[in-house]
Amino acid sequence: MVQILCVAEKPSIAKAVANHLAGQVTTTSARGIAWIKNYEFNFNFNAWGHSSVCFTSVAGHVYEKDFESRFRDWQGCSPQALFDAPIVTTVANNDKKAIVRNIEEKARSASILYIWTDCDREGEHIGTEIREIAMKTNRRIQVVRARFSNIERAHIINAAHHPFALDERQAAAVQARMELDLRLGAAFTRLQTLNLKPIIKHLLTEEKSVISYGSCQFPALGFVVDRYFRVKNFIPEPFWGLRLSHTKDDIKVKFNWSRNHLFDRMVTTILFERCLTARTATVTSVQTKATSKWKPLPLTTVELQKMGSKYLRMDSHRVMTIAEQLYTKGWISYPRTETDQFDPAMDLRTLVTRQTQDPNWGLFAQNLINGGFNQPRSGRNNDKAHPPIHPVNYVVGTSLTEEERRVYEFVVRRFLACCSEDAKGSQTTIHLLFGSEIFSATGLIVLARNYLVVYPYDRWESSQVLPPFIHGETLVPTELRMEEGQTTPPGFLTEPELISLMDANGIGTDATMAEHIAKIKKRNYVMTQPRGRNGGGGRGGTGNADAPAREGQGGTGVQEFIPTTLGVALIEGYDKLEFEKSLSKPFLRKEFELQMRAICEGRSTKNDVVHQELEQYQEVFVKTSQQMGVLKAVRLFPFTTFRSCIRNSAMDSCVSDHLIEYRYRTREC
DNA sequence: GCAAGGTC
Repeated sequence: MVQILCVAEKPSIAKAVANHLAGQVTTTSARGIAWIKNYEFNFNFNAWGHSSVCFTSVAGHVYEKDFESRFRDWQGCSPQALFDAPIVTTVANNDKKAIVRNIEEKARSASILYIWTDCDREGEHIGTEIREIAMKTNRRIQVVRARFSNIERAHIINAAHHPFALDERQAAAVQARMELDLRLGAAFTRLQTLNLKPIIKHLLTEEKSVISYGSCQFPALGFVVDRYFRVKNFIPEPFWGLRLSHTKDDIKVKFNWSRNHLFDRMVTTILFERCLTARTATVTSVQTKATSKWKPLPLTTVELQKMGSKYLRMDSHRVMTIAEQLYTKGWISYPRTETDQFDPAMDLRTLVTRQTQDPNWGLFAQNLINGGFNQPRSGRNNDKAHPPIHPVNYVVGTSLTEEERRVYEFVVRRFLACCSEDAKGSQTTIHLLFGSEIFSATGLIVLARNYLVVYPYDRWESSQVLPPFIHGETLVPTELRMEEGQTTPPGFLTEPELISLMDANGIGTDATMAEHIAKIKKRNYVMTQPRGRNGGGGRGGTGNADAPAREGQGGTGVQEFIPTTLGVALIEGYDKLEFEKSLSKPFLRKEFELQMRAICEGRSTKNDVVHQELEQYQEVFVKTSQQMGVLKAVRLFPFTTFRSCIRNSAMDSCVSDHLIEYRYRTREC
């Protein structure tokens, strides 16, 4: 019988796939590491016939890269030496060593290595690591990989019968990423820390803290600082608008002006007077049409994190920690996914059925099973590695911690909403012609709440009922006023907004975005506060004069990010150095993303990309070292955070002025 | 003492 060694990226996949393939499984723990299991069974592969299989796993990357020991000592070399210091590959810890030993042993007797890592770039690279380990004890082992995007039985069995080759290019792209992140992260972190720490000790929270640079944490910080200055430098602009209301059948109907508002008082006044002169208005249209509010898309990691900070009173990092616990315990599916479409072959009804026993949403689930089920909408993303986040098994809320319960409830409700029907309503729009101006009023009647019943995170309410109007009817409006308002500044960046920005700019992956955010907090680059404190924002955009401030629906306390003195100084400092591409902006990372894609598509090679990128960054590094004085302007800041600067605008401008001035002359604040 | 990426 052919001996086949299968290796997955994570223990849960090994378990799930083995169970699909096997009739009977023998499970043992790998030597020296209890949580890595070896599943042994027989399977009849198309390619190799009846085979004896050992299915095991790694747990993410096995190897880590670091500099040769003499370059690990901060005093032992200049930070710039890290641009070409030799890099060694090591197995990080004892657990990983046990994982390596396990694969070495199992590979010895196998003739085929079948790799079951995730089908993404990192997964491809982990595949090459596994190959390397196996070939240490068995040079002639034949290596293939499985291509799969979910762990449905039929899909997995099909993948088992159709092996592919590892994608060397994707693995090479990851190698490039690793080398660049290591060299640049270490070099700039040491440069900043060694030069700046002595003069800004008072701004650091801990003695041993560092002033780190990372290709993800800096752009993330950049977004926070950028928004901070947009709020701070905002200049309100006055505008004028017309507000019309008419009372009919004892119902006061407010009409909106089709021009919304104008920034010219004179013009608004003229239009206002034209309306007054006209005296009567004519109903030009009354339209009633069916409308609907779409049910949400299947749940991705990014969306889970955003919703977590909006509705679950947890920051993104906390949400992920909790989601991982729920995943490990087997209640929800893998929580790190970019996919917002369910595979049509997936059996969703069974998953819905498992929720029918819940006292809160069980009835809703039962109704779906009794005929209300609708296939979920499909979004645009598919990472080909994982399905959208969904509940796998039912667990009663009382056996979870309070935080676990909230996240589980959200995942379940979201899933049930996806399998439900859009909410249906009827919307009536009335247009009035008054003088030369058009006004409109709309009324909404929600007819069927459908998915909203199980998904309280969305709001869609019937508006006030409109009195009947008839096309062509004339009327003398009860009231017409000209009102003045002004534009309002955006709010400080909230966590959902920050996550959206990182997502849109390719900063970090779904699995790491929350970590980068946590890191810039830990480094004391940013701090958070509940929205609404300290003025200056929270209204968003150029609102209407009397538009109510839309505080985070129901006051769930979304957090907003404010940069600290240190955070502002770093970003401002680099901006003042006037590189073509500032380290704080996402361009460099985005460009690097394109380079990685070029490697994957064979248009470029790992070595070319690494050399080219290192050269570019080294230029920035040298200029930064030469002009360290600009960054050292941090010294001019008083011992304070920028939050107090908001209250004291005089000091605030003093700080900014000095940063600009510092390049030309030295002055005390 | 540095990064970002996997995962437990």
